[in-house]
Amino acid sequence: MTIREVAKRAGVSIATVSRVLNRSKPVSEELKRRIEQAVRETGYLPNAVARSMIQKRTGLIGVIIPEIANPYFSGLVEGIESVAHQHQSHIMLAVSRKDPRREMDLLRIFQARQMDGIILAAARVGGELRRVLQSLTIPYVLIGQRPAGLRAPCVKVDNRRAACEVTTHLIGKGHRRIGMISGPMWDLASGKERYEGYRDALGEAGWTPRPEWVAAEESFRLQDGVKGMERILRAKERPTAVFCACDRMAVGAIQALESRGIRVPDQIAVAGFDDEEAATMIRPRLTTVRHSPFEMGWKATERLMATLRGEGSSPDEVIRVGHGLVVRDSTSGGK
Amino acid sequence: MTIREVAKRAGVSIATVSRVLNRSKPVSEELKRRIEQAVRETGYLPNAVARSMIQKRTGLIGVIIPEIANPYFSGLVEGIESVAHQHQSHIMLAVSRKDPRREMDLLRIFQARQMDGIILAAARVGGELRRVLQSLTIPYVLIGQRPAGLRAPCVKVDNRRAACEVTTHLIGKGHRRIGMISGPMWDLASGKERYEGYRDALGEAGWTPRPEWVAAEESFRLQDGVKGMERILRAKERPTAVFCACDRMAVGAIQALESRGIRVPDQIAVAGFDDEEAATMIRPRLTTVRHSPFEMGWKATERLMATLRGEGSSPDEVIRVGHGLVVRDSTSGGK
DNA sequence: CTGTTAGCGCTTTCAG
DNA sequence: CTGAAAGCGCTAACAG
Repeated sequence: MTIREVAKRAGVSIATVSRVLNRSKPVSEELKRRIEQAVRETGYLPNAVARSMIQKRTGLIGVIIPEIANPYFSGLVEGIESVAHQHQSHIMLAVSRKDPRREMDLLRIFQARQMDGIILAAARVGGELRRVLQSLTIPYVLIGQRPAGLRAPCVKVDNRRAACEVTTHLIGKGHRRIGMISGPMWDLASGKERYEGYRDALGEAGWTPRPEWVAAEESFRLQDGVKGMERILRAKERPTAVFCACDRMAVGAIQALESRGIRVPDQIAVAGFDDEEAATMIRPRLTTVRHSPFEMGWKATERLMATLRGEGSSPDEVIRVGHGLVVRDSTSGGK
Repeated sequence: MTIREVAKRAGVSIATVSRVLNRSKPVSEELKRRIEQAVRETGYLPNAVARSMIQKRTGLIGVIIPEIANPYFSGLVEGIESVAHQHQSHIMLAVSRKDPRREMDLLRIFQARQMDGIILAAARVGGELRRVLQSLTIPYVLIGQRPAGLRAPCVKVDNRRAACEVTTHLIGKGHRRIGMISGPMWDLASGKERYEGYRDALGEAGWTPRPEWVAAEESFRLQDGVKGMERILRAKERPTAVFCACDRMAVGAIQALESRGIRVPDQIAVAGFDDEEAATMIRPRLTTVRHSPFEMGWKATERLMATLRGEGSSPDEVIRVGHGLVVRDSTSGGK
């Protein structure tokens, strides 16, 4: 089924069929009718690939994320898909598994496939990736972090400030010995930023982080939270509060405490980050930082679409999404 | 940057460049060298859209799911992506929001966009959708359910049998009054099947479901679990055990009980389905059915790839993925 | 308003 | 082994 057969069937030229299909130029009612009928009878569907080739626009936006089975990233994708849909675009989704090599490959593949734009939530951003990004000829938006020297819009939450707020909250509760369970410092950038916020807050109180109370685990999973807390509990003197880089780690941390019979928050208070669904499932309910991955995906895509429409932006624009401290039971009571 | 410029730069014809790029025919070392150098110097990337048009193969598989921020579907996507990647294919992801109208549109769009194949996890499958599916000219695999009369491979877990097993487990624990919190019966099919399994188990014991103990909520969210349990608690006589159609609903159910001071499992036992991460976060830990969305996505994609290779299958093949009862604290103790 | 024609960028015969 | 030429299916001038 090609446009040619439809044209033949309707007794017109392919150009006229194209005009009717795209409403690109006026066509007489009579021909329009015949063409529409032919389309209906044949069940003809225009080949979008051929169309893309001519129009130099695929209506596709490429999305690269480290993993998908993680509420943060699936929220992101949901936000992206939602806006893309409003703009009659579709998304090609690729998972990098945190492999910078694969991220670079994907950028090239997306370029070769003529994506209209790209949204990249990179795991880490090293020099190599930066170079690929610089040679990219299609517009892109970063999520979560932007490597130094790159001029592209970036959507992020203010991890540092938010982490500082949580930690300050703990200090306000009277805690003097505060630990942190963090992910790998080089990974996802947010890990590093959240650690810095923690350090800032301690600094404002005139303290510095105590190494035996800071557990930098290899990833951000629940299990890493368990390990992190176990590590911290081995210190001779224990902290009275622990801030975790994300909620799933906080859940792991609470489970580790539970299995040792240590009460939360009475003996050790715990705070998380992200306000995932898990935060209200766990007991005690988790004090955490709320922000919206959906909103991030949404804003990133809006920015991208604006760029595609030709609306410029200061090229090192940082689009911040809001956040807020949510105080629940895991840090309640005073110290 | 087109193949033409590379050819000019290397002083050869575009055909020869194409041969080198695709290793499709032998080319002399000398020309090969010159061409590779020209490619490197220009940073040329072949236009995949043009290539797809000729080869009638896009290397794209279309994926339609009802929502993404749900561990079941994100697991599915992860499995699909993983296998697609192994076959150097990519995925176009679209979210139907359970709207059958949108599902049909997406099928047409994917067909127009020349997807090599489609994987559809449909919300409900009514007559209209079936008609669209029947007129589809590209291979597709269904996940979760297949409407009657459709001849296409379908990957599913045996919801009915598994639900029967959980319920039988409850009966084995001595429960005589067993309720169920279910999602909408027409939605996602799994809702219906799980209810049927529950009914089967009761039937084997010689009972039938008591309407006041069966809450069919409007969706499968945590909040629906809360509402369902509240509804059931309004019955004059209360059940001693409640089976929930999914873990998030079970979590909601447990929270509803908790807020009324009803102890789980002593006063009311609760079981779920899916074995999400939440199942081990909640206290008491949830008895549930484990199965693997990842495996489903994976098997669906393998089947699709086999079809694309020309390997046929009995066209009404049902590919089952395993499941298993996981007994935890929420149903422990006897009645 | 309508048809003819020239490509989009690439692969693939078909001759050398 | 290499190049010229014919399209893939469609849109977009360009003439009528």
